[in-house]
Amino acid sequence: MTAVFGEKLYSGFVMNQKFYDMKNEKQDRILNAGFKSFALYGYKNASTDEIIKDAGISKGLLFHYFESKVGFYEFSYDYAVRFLELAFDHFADPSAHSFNDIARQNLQAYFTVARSYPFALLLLEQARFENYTEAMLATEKSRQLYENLIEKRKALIDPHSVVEGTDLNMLLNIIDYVIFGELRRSLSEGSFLPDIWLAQITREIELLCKTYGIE
Amino acid sequence: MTAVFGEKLYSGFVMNQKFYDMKNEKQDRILNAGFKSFALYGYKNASTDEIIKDAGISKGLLFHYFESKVGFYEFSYDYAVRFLELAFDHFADPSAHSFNDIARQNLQAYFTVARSYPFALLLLEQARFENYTEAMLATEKSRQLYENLIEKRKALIDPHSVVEGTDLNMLLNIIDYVIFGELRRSLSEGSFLPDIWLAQITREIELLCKTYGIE
Amino acid sequence: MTAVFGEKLYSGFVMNQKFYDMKNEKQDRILNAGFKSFALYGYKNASTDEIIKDAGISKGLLFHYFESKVGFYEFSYDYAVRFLELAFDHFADPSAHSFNDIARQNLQAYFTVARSYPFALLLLEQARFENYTEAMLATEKSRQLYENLIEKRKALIDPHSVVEGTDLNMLLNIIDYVIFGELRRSLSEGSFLPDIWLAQITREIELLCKTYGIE
Amino acid sequence: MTAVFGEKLYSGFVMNQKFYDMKNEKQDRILNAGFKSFALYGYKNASTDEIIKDAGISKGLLFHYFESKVGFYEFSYDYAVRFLELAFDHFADPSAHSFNDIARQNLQAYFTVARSYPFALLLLEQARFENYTEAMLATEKSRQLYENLIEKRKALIDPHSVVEGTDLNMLLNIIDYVIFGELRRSLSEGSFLPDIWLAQITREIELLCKTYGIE
DNA sequence: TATGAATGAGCTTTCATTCAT
DNA sequence: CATGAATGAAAGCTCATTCAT
Repeated sequence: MTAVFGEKLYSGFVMNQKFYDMKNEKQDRILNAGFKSFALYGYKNASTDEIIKDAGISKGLLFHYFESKVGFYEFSYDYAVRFLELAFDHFADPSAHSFNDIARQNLQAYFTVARSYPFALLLLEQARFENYTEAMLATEKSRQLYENLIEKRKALIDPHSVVEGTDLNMLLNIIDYVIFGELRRSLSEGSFLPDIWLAQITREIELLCKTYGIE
Repeated sequence: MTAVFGEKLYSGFVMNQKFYDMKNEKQDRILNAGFKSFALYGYKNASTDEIIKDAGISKGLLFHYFESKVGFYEFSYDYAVRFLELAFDHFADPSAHSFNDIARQNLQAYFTVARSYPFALLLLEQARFENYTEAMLATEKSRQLYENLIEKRKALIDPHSVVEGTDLNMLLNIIDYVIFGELRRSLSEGSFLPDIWLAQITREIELLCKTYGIE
Repeated sequence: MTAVFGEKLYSGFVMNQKFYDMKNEKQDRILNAGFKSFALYGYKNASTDEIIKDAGISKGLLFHYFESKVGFYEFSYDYAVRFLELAFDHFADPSAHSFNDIARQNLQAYFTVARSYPFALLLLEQARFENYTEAMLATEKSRQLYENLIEKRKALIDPHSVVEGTDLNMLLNIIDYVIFGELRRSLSEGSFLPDIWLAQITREIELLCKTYGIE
Repeated sequence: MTAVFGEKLYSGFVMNQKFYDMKNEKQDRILNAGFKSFALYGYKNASTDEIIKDAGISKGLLFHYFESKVGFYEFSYDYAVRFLELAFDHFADPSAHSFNDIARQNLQAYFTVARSYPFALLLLEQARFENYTEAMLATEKSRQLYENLIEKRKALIDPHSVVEGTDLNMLLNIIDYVIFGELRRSLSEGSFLPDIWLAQITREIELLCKTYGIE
């Protein structure tokens, strides 16, 4: 794992101890390969061959660290959730409750995740539409965790910090669409650059907020 | 095809003439098997073995009617779209423009589709998240058709027929969520009954409308 | 069968009585379809679907007349041999023994066969290279018949009717090559016309004979 | 590869590197299985199941080394041609030009090939009659190579080394017939033994040569 | 730790043959 | 006599997983 949040993430994964004994750089290559294939193709269509090619490791090694494809899927998804959680925590400010503050913190967190793991956020989104039973079961708890995470973020916002009558839910949905839409587009095109993505969505969200009378 | 709309649907499928020469009951068994597997598992994960088992036909017969798995997928999806189109047309009333009228017609159309082909609507929804290239290409035109269909229905609604300030799009989204959410749930559980589903979503939508001041 | 040699051919095929009760034109369509597919693709690669399409009959009918694909192959091959035999007999002249006479009679016979059944001669040649056991076994006797036929024709030639020192066997081989080479070429190209083929090979053989001092 | 010619053959097959990393004994088992099935049954009729059974490997492994059945066919045929080429080169003697010398060298080369790969020569001969388009296209270049190889061997013979008036081509054809005829017979019967085959064809060719006044 | 050759159940698709009509 | 829908064994090929090195 990158050192962004120190070694905190480690504790959550007793099962995959071995994985963390690797060099961080290699860990990340493997994770990114998984994030990418699972996000783009879904669990079943993702091929272990492409994953190991992307990660630059051997077939055997993947199954040395993760006992099966579904095991790796579970690990990848869970890792993405927890990494996002850490990012949210990292930028959290207990005294901030306005829509603007929370939204800004969210952006910072997303940016942090996308910089280390470009496809991680996309996986979190795409997994909502996963339909392979085995994969759904394996990620059940982590998906719940993700949902709670998002709900908790929403709950932080003081409804009075936006113009009276604003549909907060809808506004947040639109913002999500902007964030993930731009991410998906640039990742598919192979043109993703974290800073440019951040600048782009910041601009779009600002425009959006202006429309809603938020500054 | 079911006799619901007479022989109208026929004309659209010149390519699969042979399929229409079968007894309707068998056609529907095959279609339903396809709708189910494709909707629940996506194109790639759907297995022809399960489809033919569900349809009660032999392996060879499926390929007698459709030249390939992707050909059958294309046919199934297209069939679902066109059947829904017919249903919309059937219940259309040129003089009706209020939110309530259009929504009620929509429900009647959905109900008609779901009664003949329980998984057809679910396929239309799930196909939005299809990520297997071959399958996406094969349904490109039909997916456009489906989108246009939905847009046309929305466009029929007179915005003044709802309380000032109501976000129509969001309201429609929520209603969709209710309709497809209940459908997915009961189909997954194997407990789907068209009439009960209709009653359930009607109740929920009515409640929803009351919240929005629509009666 | 064509009326070329009256009803003589009939007697040889007790097994396929039913086939001869069809109209001659239809018999010939079926035979030609078989000759073509078997000659061009060999036994195994020849597809019954293409055969019935060429013949303009249904799948069931083929298996009504011939109990299996290999049965039809056997029949086709045997028919070609016997038809050629009849043609040889038809043009035979007991008093003729010179190379020129026999070669001319051969040509007339080949022409007669090719006019009714363009691919029949090609089948006889190609079957030499058949390697599918079942097909080889089924045609064992007929292939022997064909060989004897050819040998008998060769034996008719008076060796003194050609210039001293001429290698008769080789000359006949070359002539065969010319005959079947031109046949194969034009049939493959779809440009076969019996009269043009006859004219072409006659010209070539004459040239050849001149080289050998035969006139 | 067998060590007969050291590692020379290797260089010609850049595409199938992986195959050459196997133990030679296994390589040869796979090659022999391919030579046998393709030679006896032709491309289409040859079954991968029989090939892997003969080779003692799994289905997956065949496709690990060769991307498709036709790819394996191409490789096998090409390998046979190049191996024969090496054998010709190995026994070549620049100073020898008499019919007897060249013929003897040919025999030695054929023997060398047949000892390592009994069915390889048969494949080279049978492939002349291959009629499956895909297989023909895949081996186009190698078949040209084979033809050139044979022509070059013929061209080496000094025409004056045989009795005046001898048809050299025909003589060589007959010899070929003897060589491949005996090979095919004993291989089909399952009784092939390289030494016995060599003895037999040597005897037959000697007799033949006597007939032609060659010693 | 790390490799990739090796496996075999599973996939989609083909095709000679059968049989109800 | 004639049809073509229907069958299912067998084909070529894929891919997650194992294991000797």
